[in-house]
Amino acid sequence: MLTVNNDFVIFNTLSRTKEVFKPLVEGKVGLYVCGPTVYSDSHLGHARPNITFDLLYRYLMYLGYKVRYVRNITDVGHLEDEVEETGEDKISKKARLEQVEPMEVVQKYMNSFHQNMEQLNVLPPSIEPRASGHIIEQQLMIESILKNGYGYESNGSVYFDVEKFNQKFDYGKLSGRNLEDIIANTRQLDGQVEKKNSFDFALWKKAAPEHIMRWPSKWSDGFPGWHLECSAMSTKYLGEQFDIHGGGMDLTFPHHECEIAQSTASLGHETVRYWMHNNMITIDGQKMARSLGNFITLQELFTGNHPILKQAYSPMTIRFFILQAHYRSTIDFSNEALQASEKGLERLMNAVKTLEDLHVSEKSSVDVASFKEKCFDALNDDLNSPVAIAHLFDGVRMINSIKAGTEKISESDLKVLKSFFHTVVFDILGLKPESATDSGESEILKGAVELLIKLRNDAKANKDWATSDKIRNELNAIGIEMKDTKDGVEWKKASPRPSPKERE
RNA sequence: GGUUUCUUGGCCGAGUGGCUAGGCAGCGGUCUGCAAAACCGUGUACGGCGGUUCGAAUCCGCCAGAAACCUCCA
Repeated sequence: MLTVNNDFVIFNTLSRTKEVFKPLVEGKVGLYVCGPTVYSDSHLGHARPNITFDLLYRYLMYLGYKVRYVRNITDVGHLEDEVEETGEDKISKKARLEQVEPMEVVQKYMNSFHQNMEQLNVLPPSIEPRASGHIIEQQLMIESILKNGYGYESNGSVYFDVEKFNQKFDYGKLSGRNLEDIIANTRQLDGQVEKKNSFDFALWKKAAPEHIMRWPSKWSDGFPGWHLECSAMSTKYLGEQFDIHGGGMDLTFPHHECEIAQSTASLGHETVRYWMHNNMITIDGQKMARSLGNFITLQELFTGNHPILKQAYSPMTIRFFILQAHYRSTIDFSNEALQASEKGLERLMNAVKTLEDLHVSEKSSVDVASFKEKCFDALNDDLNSPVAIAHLFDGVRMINSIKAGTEKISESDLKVLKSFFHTVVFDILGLKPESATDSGESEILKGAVELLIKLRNDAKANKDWATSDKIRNELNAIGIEMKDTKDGVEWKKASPRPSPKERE
């Protein structure tokens, strides 16, 4: 059994085991993660890998590594159906439907993706290369694959010769399959006359006359195959060998398998040392996917504007929800689960606030050091954020007990506890306090609500419960929640909920 | 059909040979004019049937159910 002390251990899909992470270059980490194809609004599914690898990025930085984090934007070459020759580029299709330029589609959805990521407090990567900006690099890679004999040209398109590659290397090693199985189980479809074998994949596609996104090449006016961009751009920015490649589990085959094949075919060796894959988000036990018609966009989640949503969920609630499951497990979406996360997060954040006004004692009755250690042990063990969070809740109880006076903490321990909480909650888990009153009208709203609170306090002082309750109830009805605490009245805007009409 | 994985208390989710994660809900209590909120306390659950073992939710086998990949997907 693997014991975790100070080593950071991650699960490598390639070996199917947890391995101690050792970077190629001392003190530095090269990290590549597959980014989105920007042809529509980003959805709940996009939150998972981006938050997972944001956690990894943050944790590596916490460990003191200088990290170069590359996450691409796919803005060309991702076909609607890779197998059918009739497959249309996703972005071209959207552009045709919306009657705009493909690059307008790209810009629009890239912008909204960036906005959503910022809302989720996902740090921007160090480099965010776009496939369309690296056509030359991709063409050069095709040339070297051809030169090494692992590709062939056919009617202006270039395909990767999987069978040839498999004679010398192992096609299928990442996804755990072998070519014989793939041959036995691949659908034979019409219209594949260009390819030697159905499992060969495109490196360069000759563009049909109506295809808008096209670049000149020695083979044809066309565009690069989807898998190629990641091989070309990861090598360009991280070198011929780099530390970690991440992405969603659904990309393992064929996308990442093809990446390995391309890089190996052109360079003669593999580039990636650790492959990491996050699991999927499910809805009612089924993967969320556009094709299944059960996807929810992030914008819909944040506003609550979707038939299956009982309320809006804040970006931090989504983030916390995702962090409460291990990244290699599926996580099942439901209103109940999201509401549980919302409340749990609030409890955690309140404790962080409480940390600021704890009274110190001469000696501690709590064990801050061992609590801290347990938390980092969990993170070191393949980024086990749910266990780390479970320990944080032990810390919450600790903080509340100190506040209540049933436990004591020394000044030095409190200092440690505070900095620990801030580091883990804000820097590593990437959570941030959310205030419901930061909109433009907040100053006016604030003044009005505080006036009403004053009136209510007067009524309370006069034991005029009818008036005081009326103010409370009516504010409540318009979505302002009040709490009578020892330190006075606190209030906040409740999470926006769709009106009953909208919910129908 | 092939490959792989999963099945944990009302819900979500960790763990993975003995030391009963955690959150939410529920229940009890503290607080409060009342309420809400908050806080404190509280739950021995691991699909079924066999086997291995001193001991299994954890390992093995079979059965049942579900999912993912094999086709675009995060």
